[in-house]
Amino acid sequence: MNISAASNAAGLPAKTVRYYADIGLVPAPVRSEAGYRSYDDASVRKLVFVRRAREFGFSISECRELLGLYEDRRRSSADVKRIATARLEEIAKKQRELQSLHDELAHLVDACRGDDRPDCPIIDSLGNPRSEPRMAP
Amino acid sequence: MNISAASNAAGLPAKTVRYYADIGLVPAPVRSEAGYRSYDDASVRKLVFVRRAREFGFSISECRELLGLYEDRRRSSADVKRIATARLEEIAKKQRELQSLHDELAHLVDACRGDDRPDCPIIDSLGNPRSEPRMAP
DNA sequence: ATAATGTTTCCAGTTACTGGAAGGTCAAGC
DNA sequence: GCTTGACCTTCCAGTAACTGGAAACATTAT
Repeated sequence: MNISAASNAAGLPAKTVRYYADIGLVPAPVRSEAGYRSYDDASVRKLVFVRRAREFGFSISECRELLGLYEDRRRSSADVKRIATARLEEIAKKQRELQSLHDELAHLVDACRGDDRPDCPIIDSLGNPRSEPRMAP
Repeated sequence: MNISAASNAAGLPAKTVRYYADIGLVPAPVRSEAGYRSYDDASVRKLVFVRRAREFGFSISECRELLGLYEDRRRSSADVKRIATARLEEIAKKQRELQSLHDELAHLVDACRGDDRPDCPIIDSLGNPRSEPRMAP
């Protein structure tokens, strides 16, 4: 399998596949006589593993750790669960942050007439975070 | 005001304050005789504006655009609302993605015993995304 | 034989900073 | 007057995780 076949099978751009071997995340593939990278199913499975883990938001270094566990027939599931649980908590935290961001911004968008006049609570709020949009006197 | 006073007032690291002037996001401050950057309240207000906008997830280039609107006494609120609404939609999309990520990962963490045995649905799922964790035969 | 496509390496750029080194400045204390 | 320490300067490099592009070689199709 050349790199484009492998990258199709793995669901990753070829550039990324090369990159993952460059940084040593996955082993460097064997080469054809002409120097072309040659992939087998096991390599593709590892690439898929990495892609999925990345989609879950695991960092490259977490992927490294997970790949190590993936390949270690004797690892405990507790090791894996620990990493995944930490990641889960990060996701939940990010969700809470996004929620308050969303609420605050939605409030401002609602308050903005969106017409051709210059008054705009969004801009006002960015410049004067403590002041509420001013009321009619 | 020297840079650390300004950066305190703006709630940004001094490095970042310098950086924002370097990339032309905010105007370069005047300098003292010795070459120290000197800030006034108006500069600090702009820095606060940028910090807030960044906290809302606006990119630097969006901040550039918003700052332009902030400084333009004749802009329409519609221009601002357009940018903010687009950003709001991005936030909502990100929220939906995070939600499904969270659900999927939480499901896997629940399914993992987390003991010292090697069987682990999390790892299995990463390697074989289509196969459900295997049942007792 | 030639053209189109696939592959290689390498270098640079992206985003938004952050860290650190080497050196100049300022205010306080002795 | 001198030292100490805090503060400031510039510049270079690095981060994460790729992505884009150029120049050159290989393979395949016509």
